[in-house]
Amino acid sequence: MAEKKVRTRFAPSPTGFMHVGNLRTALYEYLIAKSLGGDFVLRIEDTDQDRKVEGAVDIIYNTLRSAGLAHDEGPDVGGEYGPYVQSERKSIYMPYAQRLIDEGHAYRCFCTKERLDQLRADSDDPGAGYDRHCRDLSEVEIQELLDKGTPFVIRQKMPLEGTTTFEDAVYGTISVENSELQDQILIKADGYPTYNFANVIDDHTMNITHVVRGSEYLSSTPKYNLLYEAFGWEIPTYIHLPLIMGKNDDGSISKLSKRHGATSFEDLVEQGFLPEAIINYIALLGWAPKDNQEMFTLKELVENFSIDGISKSPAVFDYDKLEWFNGEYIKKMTVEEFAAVSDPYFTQALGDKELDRLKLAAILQQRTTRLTQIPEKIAFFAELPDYDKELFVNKKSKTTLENVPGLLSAGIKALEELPSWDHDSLHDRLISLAQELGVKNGTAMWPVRIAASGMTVTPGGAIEILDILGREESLKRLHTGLEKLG
RNA sequence: GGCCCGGUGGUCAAGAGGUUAAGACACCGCCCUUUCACGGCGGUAACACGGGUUCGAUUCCCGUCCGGGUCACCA
Repeated sequence: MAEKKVRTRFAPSPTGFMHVGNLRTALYEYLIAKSLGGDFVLRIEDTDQDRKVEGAVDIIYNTLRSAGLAHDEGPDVGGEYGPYVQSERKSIYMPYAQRLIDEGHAYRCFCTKERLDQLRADSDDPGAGYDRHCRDLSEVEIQELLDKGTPFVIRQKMPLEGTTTFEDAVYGTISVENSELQDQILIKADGYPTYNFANVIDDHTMNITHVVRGSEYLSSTPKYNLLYEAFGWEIPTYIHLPLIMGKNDDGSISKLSKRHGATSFEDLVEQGFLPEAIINYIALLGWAPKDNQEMFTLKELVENFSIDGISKSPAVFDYDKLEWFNGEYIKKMTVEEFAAVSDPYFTQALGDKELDRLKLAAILQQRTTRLTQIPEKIAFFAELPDYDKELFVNKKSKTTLENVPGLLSAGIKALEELPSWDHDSLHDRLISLAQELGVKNGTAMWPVRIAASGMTVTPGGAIEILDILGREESLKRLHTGLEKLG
């Protein structure tokens, strides 16, 4: 028998944002499919009508696109296993549920939500579940309730004894007592299937070979297995992924969620992280390559990915490391590319002030780890900040309030006489000035840079700043500095 | 609480029955340098604990502890 073509699926709920945990699941699903020559399918799980969010599906499309995770099939691109939106598949599920009822693997439950709530309220056991009240209703009773039009859900009839065992590609063999399993709801009162049911039906009918999902589903997998068995269907390869955790204020950790700050792809992008860096970082959260490589393009990930490199233990999301990756990706760009992604931030800081943005990009590129750092780093170009003359004093550069006025006026004089105002001319003149004065380069440069920027820390040195500022503005600022000292 | 999973430096992690227990981030120091960065060099820091098995366990087994997940008409 020929190997079945590998098919994975990303099945998000349209919640309005893409949590990094979900993104990472999508990434691994993509990598598993692509590294095995298979297909990556997108399916929208929108069976919860109360949770519908406008525009949420577009966010999913946009995220996958900017992350580079192109799906082979999905609501937008089509495919032979459609529809790919669960709400459009509603009619598919009921016949399967009916079959389960007919064969004794499921039953109708007429209990009201209120009764269920009461059940929980009356119990002091947090693990207490449904009491299986309707599991053994007689045909007559059922027919009566049906005739009266009593609303019902369909529940899975779990075996009362024995154990269920399944294999997971990363966690190995897992067994649980069937007595632990709840008679979970398959079809809700509104006729929609629950995730638990739709998932199994869809994965099977869409020919999904590798079911990849977060390890929070590990404990419900036996129930899915029982469903596959009831239908007599081939059980897919299960691949459960370790959870991504966040650090809480009190130092404890828990499943990464909104209270941990920026946890969605959109949040991260908004904070100045590049999609490529985000992907590279999360690829390594829960998976490690055979060698020590850290920088991976998506293509390289496909080439290197293997299921046995997936780890079992939860991983804490580390913003510092992400930021390091981001800095690496920024440094790898050409200046033009960096200038392009930085442009909105330049505009934010500069307004309509005309400055050479390519030159700005050049001095910023090596010292930017997040795009959002850019505006504050270059704000002084737009407007000279009000600074204290103490800034002129720097021990390492050997500048004091006594020698700075002399150094600065010598600098002004030299620069005023400079025939052409460009990087090389500025450089040569300032260096020779230091020699003429018999001081270290730093001693001559410090006062100039401070006067030009009003900042002790700046992207670029005195020369770059003067060059970008231009002659007129530079000289004006240097004179301002001199006045401040006088 | 029941059940399930996990436990190598602060974080991500490699590793293997015998190793000086990799590497990366972060942190510290030095060098480079017109500031800060970048870059280079170096450093601090780990096998949760207790029993076994074994000539030898951080690695295999059991227990304990700790951490996480899960017990919805949410996914």
